[in-house]
Amino acid sequence: MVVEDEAVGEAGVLSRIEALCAEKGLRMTEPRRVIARVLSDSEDHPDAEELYDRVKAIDSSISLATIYRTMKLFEEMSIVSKRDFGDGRARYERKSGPEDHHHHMIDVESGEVIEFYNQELEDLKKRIAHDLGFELVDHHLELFGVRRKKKH
Amino acid sequence: MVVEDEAVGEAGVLSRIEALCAEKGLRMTEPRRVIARVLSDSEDHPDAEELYDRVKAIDSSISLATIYRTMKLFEEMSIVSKRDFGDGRARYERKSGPEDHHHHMIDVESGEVIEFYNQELEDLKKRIAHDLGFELVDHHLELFGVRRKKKH
DNA sequence: ATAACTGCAAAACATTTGCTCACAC
DNA sequence: GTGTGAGCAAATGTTTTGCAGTTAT
Repeated sequence: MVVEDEAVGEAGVLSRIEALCAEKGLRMTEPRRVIARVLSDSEDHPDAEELYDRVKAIDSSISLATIYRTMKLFEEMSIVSKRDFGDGRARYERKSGPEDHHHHMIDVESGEVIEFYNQELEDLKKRIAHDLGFELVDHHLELFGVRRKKKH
Repeated sequence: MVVEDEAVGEAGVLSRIEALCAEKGLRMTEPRRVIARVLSDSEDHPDAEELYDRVKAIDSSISLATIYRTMKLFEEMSIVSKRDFGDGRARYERKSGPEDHHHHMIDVESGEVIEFYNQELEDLKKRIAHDLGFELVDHHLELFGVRRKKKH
């Protein structure tokens, strides 16, 4: 059932991408298919170079420029989110829908990234934006911390 | 009295920088003095190039490399905060103390930046980090939004 | 057919660094 | 005097782009 779930998930992502591309008059090409597959198989937050390596393992003819171009495209189509963890490069993560919205807690010592979701936080952010006279369209939130030492 | 406050404020910032430099065995040079002055006169969130322009207006011999080196130094000394508003470059803002901690609401249509502070948010972030087993050392939060249209 | 897409290499940016000289202490 | 800091220019790392050829529709 787990396998089935994953299979459905991938098919879902691919067909959603295909639908969105068609809708916008864009082509479903081999590079885009491969990149979409790599994204749906990735549970982490790869940067462009890491995506490039994973994509090359499947089709070595795909270029880094295409990774960047496709990430920009997928971002506009709300298929991926671009993240910034404070090192100089952009990270990308698949965005299946509003239901898997989350934030990141980054261990500044190990670089480890923990994802979390907090409804209270969501409500508060929306309220703050509203109070300032804004409709919230996006937000960045990253917490940086060190693992708390147990008191002996 | 407002004028007096500002005068005290600026002097405070400058001497604080000088004190911190001395404390760390660093030298108070002309470039550092000029950059400190520009920072304390800046109410906005300039990037390196903008700082460079403002600094050059006072002393044209100061180089961009020195802006970067000094920003890194001042960041380590907790004199400035480095911010990322999603365009590719770092922004800097003076940090007078923990009391003027705040976040940013960015108008995605005009690029306007509104600063805000919310105690509830501070508490919540600390609690989230704590629940995840972390001691919060830093955080990034930016809200992106569009001005809400009044319902006629 | 033909417009969108790609790879490649070069360009564009922001930022960092090596080197030599200058200056604060 | 001595080591820290500066300017300059070259290097770096990431992301973008021009161009000429390729491919999906």
